[in-house]
Amino acid sequence: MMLRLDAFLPYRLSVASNAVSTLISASYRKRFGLKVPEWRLIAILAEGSEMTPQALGSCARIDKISVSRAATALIERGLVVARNNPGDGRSHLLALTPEGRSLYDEIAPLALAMEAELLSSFSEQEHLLLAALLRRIETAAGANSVSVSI
Amino acid sequence: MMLRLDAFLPYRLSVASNAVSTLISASYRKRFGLKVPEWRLIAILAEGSEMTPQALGSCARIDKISVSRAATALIERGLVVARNNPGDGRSHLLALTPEGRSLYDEIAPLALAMEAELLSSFSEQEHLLLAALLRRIETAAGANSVSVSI
DNA sequence: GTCATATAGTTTCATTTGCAACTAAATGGA
DNA sequence: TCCATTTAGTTGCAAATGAAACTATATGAC
Repeated sequence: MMLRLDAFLPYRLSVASNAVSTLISASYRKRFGLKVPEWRLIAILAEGSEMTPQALGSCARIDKISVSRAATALIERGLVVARNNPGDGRSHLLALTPEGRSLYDEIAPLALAMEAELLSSFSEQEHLLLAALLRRIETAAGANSVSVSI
Repeated sequence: MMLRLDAFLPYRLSVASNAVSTLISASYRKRFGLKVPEWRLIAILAEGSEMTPQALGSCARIDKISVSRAATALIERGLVVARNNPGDGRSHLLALTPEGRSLYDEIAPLALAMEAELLSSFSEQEHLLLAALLRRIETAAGANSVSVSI
C-alpha cells in the first residue's frame, strides 16, 4: 500500500488553496487592513441588501463566531452598520455604510484583477471547468450547502 | 464594478479545500491522533528514506516551525526517530520507526478510500484534469516550488 | 399566561499558529 | 586561524482560532 502525497487530492487542494489564499489575503490585509472573513462579509453585503449575521455566515461560509468578530471590527471601523431586526429581537440586520461601499468599490476591481492574473493562462472554458470541478468536490465533501441565504 | 463572491475563484478554492480538509483531518485526528502536518511528515517519510527536517518541510510544503513541532510530537510517540546528520551537525535525519511504518500502513488505505469517495463521481480523466488545473493555479500563485527535495 | 426548550449572537478560555529572537554549527574571507 | 556572516532548528511570546458557556429572545406545549 503506497500513497504518493504529491498525487493525493486533498494535499494538492490544500497546497493550491493556501498559495492563493496567502497571496490574496496578504493583499487585503496590507492595503485595506481587512482579514479574510471581513472581506467576505463586505463582498456579500455589497452584492445584496442588509442581512442578519446568520444569513451572512451562511452565504460566506463562515461560522457564527467569526461572523460576530468580523462584524464587530467592521462596525468599529464604520464600514458596516447594525440596526434592530424588526422580525427577531435576538438578531440584527447588517448593512454596508457609504464608507463600506466605497471601500468595496476600491477592493473589488483589485480582487478581480488578482483573480485574472491567477487565471491568465486559463481559457474561459478551463476556468469554468475548474469552478465546476471544485463545486463537485465541495458537494462530495458535504460542505452541506447551508443555503439559508434568504 | 461588481464581484460575485460565489463565482470568485479564490473563494471557491478556499471553500472546497476547507470542506475536504475538515473532513479528512477530523478522521486523522479521531482515529490516529494525528494533526495534518504530522500526517504529511509520515506520508513523506514512508515514500522515501530518512531526511532532514528541511527536506521534509520542502516536500510537504510545511514551514520549519511546524515541521519541528510535528517531528517532536512524532518522536515522543515513537513513530519517528532522529539520528545525527553526518553531513551537518546543526541538523539531523528523521525516519519512520517500525511503529510509524505500521501506523502509515493503517492510514494510507483509509486516506486513499476517502479520496476515492470524494472523487467517486469523477472519471479518471476529470480527476487528472482537476489535479493539473490545481497545479497550474498553484504555480501561478507562486507557491514557489521549494523543490530542495534532494 | 407560564414554563421548558430552542435559537441568535457574544464572550470567555484553552489551544493553535506564526513571528521573532535565540542557540548551535557551517561557511568563507582576511 | 579567526572572525563575520549565513543557515538549521528550537523556543518564547503574542495574535488568531475554536469550543463551550453565557445572555437574551423566541417558540411551543400546556
